[in-house]
Amino acid sequence: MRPAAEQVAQSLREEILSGAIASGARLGEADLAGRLSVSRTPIREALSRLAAEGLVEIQPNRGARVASWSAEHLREIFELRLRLEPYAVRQAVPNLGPEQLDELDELAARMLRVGGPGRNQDLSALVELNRRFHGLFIDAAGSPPLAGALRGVTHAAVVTRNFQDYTPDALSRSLHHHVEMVAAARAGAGEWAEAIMRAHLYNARATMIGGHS
Amino acid sequence: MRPAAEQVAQSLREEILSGAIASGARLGEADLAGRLSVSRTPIREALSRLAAEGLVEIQPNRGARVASWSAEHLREIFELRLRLEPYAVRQAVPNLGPEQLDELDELAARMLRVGGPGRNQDLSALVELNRRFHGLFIDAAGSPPLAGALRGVTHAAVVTRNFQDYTPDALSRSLHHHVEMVAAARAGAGEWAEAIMRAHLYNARATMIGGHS
DNA sequence: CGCCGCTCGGTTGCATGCAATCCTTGCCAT
DNA sequence: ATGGCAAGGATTGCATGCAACCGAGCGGCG
Repeated sequence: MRPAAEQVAQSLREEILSGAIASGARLGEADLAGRLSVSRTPIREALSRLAAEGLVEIQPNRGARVASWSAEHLREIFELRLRLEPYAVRQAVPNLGPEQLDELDELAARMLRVGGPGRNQDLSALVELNRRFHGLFIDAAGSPPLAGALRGVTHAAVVTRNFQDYTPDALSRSLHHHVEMVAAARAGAGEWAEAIMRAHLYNARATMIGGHS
Repeated sequence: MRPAAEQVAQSLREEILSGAIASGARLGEADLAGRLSVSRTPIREALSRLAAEGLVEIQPNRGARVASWSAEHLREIFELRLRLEPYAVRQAVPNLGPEQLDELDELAARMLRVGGPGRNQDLSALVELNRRFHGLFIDAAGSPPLAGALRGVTHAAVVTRNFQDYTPDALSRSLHHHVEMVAAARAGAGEWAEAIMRAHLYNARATMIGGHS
């Protein structure tokens, strides 16, 4: 069996990212310990890690809450992503092997399917697919410091459950950005992929906080 | 009395940054618990936090070691800093009050004194002063996400005990960069400060990993 | 009637004991 | 002699119990 703290962290991560635990909700150690059938020690360990990832906020002697972001924070986060993530994509392109390109293809295609208009549209599924898509590029960049700097920051857009707010047009653009990004990666054109990522982020920022710088 | 875990984290931080604990050294929980007269629990807590800051690396079931960086990592870290820290400085300049400007002046002046050539040159003192100088700008930028992304990354250059490697010329440039940065900040010229910070980082990178991109 | 202080319930923080895992060293077989 | 392996020691990971701290609600005082 795997380390318990890791299990707990993974469970909480999924529950937070999927929205099963509301943003700002209180995370009592005793509660979680009972719910997940472990002692409070690995709970504390897990909360500590999640705090490092920026998913929860810990106030001394006052427990942990699911992190919540203000509009101002979101603006700052996009400013960061715009400075780092296009660069990460450019670095990642030469490192992508065939199997990773296939996986990116798969992810982009599935996002097109579940995100496209129609009755089988499933915006909540998009969250996880999108996370894996961006995460794959970030990991492929092969820079632990870069990955560390970005990891805490990509979660924010997820927790705020962004896809609900996209206009149909903006959502369509976003999904096709993914496809184009994979095409650029397959062509080995790092700068092309970088440019698309930049557009992708501007598009996202515009829908989440309203356009202008 | 303050929370014990925080005390432990602070102690270890200072010992690591000052070089009292060598880079790559093993950090046994029982050892530290005995040395700092607390139980292993706050030790684990502190190590976890320091790992989040990037100062130590924890391998499951194999304990914690002081982080060490390869030349490749250093290159990546400077790539990150070049993308974030000049921006942070520009954002910080409008937020700097008189007392903070005075503190920056003080720090820059003291660095000139202890870093200047002569028998009272004290390179190890530079480490802490430099850390506070850069940290003050980062905090003043007023963006928690930005601060979080940078915090793990500014430590690296410190732990590698960089000032030893500076040529006298490069060190002199670096110290005067600080002074000029404060002058720019006092003039309210964010873009000037940003430009100097960029030069400052290029200068540092050149001495640490040898120039070219 | 309003404000301050106090007690009390609940939660976090810390210490300690035990179980699981890993590294080492010595032995045996090839 | 060398490679594999197993037992021992040491260290990390987890559970549990106790102490310190925080917040809420009530009573007393101005």
